[in-house]
Order: sequence, then structure tokens, then C-alpha cells
Amino acid sequence: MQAPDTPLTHQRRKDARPAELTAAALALFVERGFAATRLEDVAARAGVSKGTLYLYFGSKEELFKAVIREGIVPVIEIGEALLETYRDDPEHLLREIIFGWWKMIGSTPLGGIPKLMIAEAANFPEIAQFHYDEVIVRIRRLLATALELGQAKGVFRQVDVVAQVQIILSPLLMLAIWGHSFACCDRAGIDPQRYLEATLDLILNGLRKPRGNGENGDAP
Amino acid sequence: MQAPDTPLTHQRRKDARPAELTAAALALFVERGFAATRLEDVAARAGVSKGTLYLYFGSKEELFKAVIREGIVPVIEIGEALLETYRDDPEHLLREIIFGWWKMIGSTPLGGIPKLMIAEAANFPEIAQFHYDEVIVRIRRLLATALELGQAKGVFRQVDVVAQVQIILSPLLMLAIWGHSFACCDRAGIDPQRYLEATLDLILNGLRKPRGNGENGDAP
DNA sequence: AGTTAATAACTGACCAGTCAGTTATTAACT
DNA sequence: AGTTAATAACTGACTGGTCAGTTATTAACT
Repeated sequence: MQAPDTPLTHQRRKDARPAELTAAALALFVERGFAATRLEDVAARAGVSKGTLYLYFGSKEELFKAVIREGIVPVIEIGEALLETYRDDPEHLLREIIFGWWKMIGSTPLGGIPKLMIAEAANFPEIAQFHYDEVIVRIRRLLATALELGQAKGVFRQVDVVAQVQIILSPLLMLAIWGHSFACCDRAGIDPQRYLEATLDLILNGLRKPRGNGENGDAP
Repeated sequence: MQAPDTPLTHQRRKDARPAELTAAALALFVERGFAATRLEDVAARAGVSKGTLYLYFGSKEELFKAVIREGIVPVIEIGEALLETYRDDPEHLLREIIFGWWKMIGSTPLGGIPKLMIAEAANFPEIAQFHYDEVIVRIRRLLATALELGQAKGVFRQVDVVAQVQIILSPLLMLAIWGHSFACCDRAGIDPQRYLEATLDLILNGLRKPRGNGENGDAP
């Protein structure tokens, strides 16, 4: 009546624990918020006792810091690499950034981080500053470069790049946020692919020079 | 050494209390989140003791419900009235909706509600549903009407209206959310007027028919 | 004097963080 | 190979502080 090879408890897996704990914490922090999340629930979700959690993280806030630190930062580098690959085609670059973001961040558990960080930024200014410096600023810089590239190539109009970068990011962030907030209310919510396609449609038509090329205006 | 005409305590102002309490609660819920907000702090901010709060609201959750119920809903009606006023000029209508939203909601304490509702939607599905039905759906409908009006008039291209409505709302919501989250990190954050102007710029250029009119492409 | 708004002291549930004890793994020594 | 000692991962009951919600009392107004 018992499988001795896989005891449910007292397994010793020092290496795997931290990542399993931060994954569990991310999921619960995103869903409930930092204050409303019980560490006992985090531990249970990671298949471990509360005491074990404290072997790896000194406090609830330390756990939060770890979640944010190891979260999006590694993925950003991949995004920045796109710049080199598509340097000669700004419209294609923009498309790759947007759909790449969805594939690597938005549609993964990391997609909860925007909601989490927005909710907790005022309570944890240090962590917010880190996320701002290491994620937000870098994504903005990447997008700004894409826009400036397009302007230099004469594909895009002259626009307020600083403002447009933030504006263009908004629909992406809101898509991710939505999935972790009102998605349940929004029965038959819109398909992400369709939403992103429409986003790209608005952005490209909004940025392109008014008379540049012939093909334009596609009906849905 | 004391002003007997204005005692700081034991003032009897039954009528004014509820609104003062919900205003205090809105501010603190937005800043800290529901769970991390202490009712003692809410009461103190409203110049009242915790016991008094319970004379007017049965529980912390009731207080939250009241905050959301009396929050944005009344302002929505004003927005919907714009439709009649600017029915014949869709671009102008869009501009009025966007800047009206900023003036009546985004730049006021109500501007915190998007952050608050996003953070708490999963914890309070009922309240989320109410806000979704009474605020989100109605704002979307207003914007959708504006777009369809523009298409009918031949000013706007044929676009995926359902998607575009959500996309267009995103930069507005993010502007409000930003002010209550990362604004502190973002020293010298962008001016809201400039941001909204750029938003309208992208949207109108993105929606307009490619060859419709002569004047286009303004440099910042 | 009676009524009601407001207060402040109080209670009890909850949860972050601790620690004494348990179990698995490794090492040492036959 | 088998026994035992030592270590390190893990557990869960416990504690102390915090805070939502209650209540006995006080102050204001009629």
C-alpha cells in the first residue's frame, strides 16, 4: 500500500527547491497579492513545509525579491538580441518584439509580473526600482531604438519617441494584466493573437509615413 | 490653550462620514492594496475612530464594495453624454473622450481605481464583475460607437473594432496605473498632457483612411 | 431624561517566523 | 557487506504580534 521509492515527504532536493519555491510564490503572489498570500500555501504548492521555505529564504520579502530578480531579467537579453537580427527591417523588428514578448513573457507565468509589480510597487520601493531599472527601462530602450531605426530609414514618421514607446507598450502590458484580473468576468475574452495582430495594425498604420507606399488599408 | 468651538473629537456628522470614509479608504486601498490596508488607518485618515467606521460599514469588504460602487459609475454617464454632443465629428469625439477621461477620472483620486480593481479582481470576483459590467463594458461601448461612427462617416478605416477599443483604452489605463505605481521610480516622468496628445496622434493616424485628407504628419 | 453619534478598550483569529525533533544521506570503521 | 556515527534536509507544532471586528462607555444634541 506504499511506494517506497517516491515518499511524498522528506525528499531531499536542495538544488531544486529554490526554483520550485519561487515558481509557487510567483503564482500565488500574482493571483492574491503579496500581503494576502500565506507562506504556508506557497510551501504547500511547492510540495514542502513552511520550515523548509525558511531554509532557503530569510523572510517573505526576501522570497518576493527573489521572484522578481530571477523573473524577467534573463528574457530581456533575448529581446535585445532581436535588434541585431532585424536591424534592416524596422516593421519586422517591431513585429518580432511584440510577438516574441508574448511568447516568452506574456503567455508564460512571467506574464503575471506586471500585475504583481504594479500592485506592490508602492509597498516595496526598492524592488520596484530594481524592476524599473532592469526591465522597464531596457524594454523601453529596445522599442525606442526600433522606432528611431524606422525613422532613420524613412519608414516611420517623426513622432514623440519617448511618449510613443510607453504608448506602444501599454496594450501589451494590459493584455498580460487582463489575463490575471478581469479575464474571468470577460467570458469569451478576445484571442491574444487577434489582439496582438490588431495592435500591430494600429501601431504600424499610426507610425508609417502618410504616403510612403502603395499597399495599405486591409479589412479584417 | 483650546478652541472649544472645534473639538477634534466626538463631532457628530452622520451625513458626511460615509463619503469621508470611502474617500480615505480609496486612497489607502489604492496605495497599499486591500489586505495591507488597516482599517484603523482608514478611520484615522477620515478623522474618526475605528468603531465609528463600523457604524457605517458592516465589514472591510463592505467598505471596499462601497468604494467601487460610488466611484466611477456616476462619471460614466457624463462620458456617454459626449456621444450626442459630438456625433457629427468622430475625431473630435475621440479627443473629448480621452481628455475628458483624464480630467474627470485619470487625474482625480478615481484614477487609482484601475490599479486597485486589477490587483483585487481575483480576490473579489463579485466586485470585479460589478466594475466590469458597470464601468469597463460601458466605456468600451462608448469608444466602439465612436469608432463605428467614424467608419460610417468614412473618416476611419475598417478595423477590428472589438480589439481596437481595448487597445485604445490601454494607454489611458496605463497612464493612471503608472501614477500609482512606478511614478516614484520614474523621476521626471512624462507630462500627462504630452502623453495623451501623443496617444491621440498615434490613434488618429492609425485609424484614418490612408489617403482621405491632405493635412497629415505633424512633427513634434 | 432620552436618544444617538462617537470613542477606546477589548477579544480572538490568523499568520510570519522559530525551533526541537525526525528522516534521509553520507562517511567511517569494522 | 554490514553496522554505526555524523551531518544535512526537512517537518510541524508553537509563539508573539497584528488587526478585523465587538462592546462598554462617554459626549453631544433634542
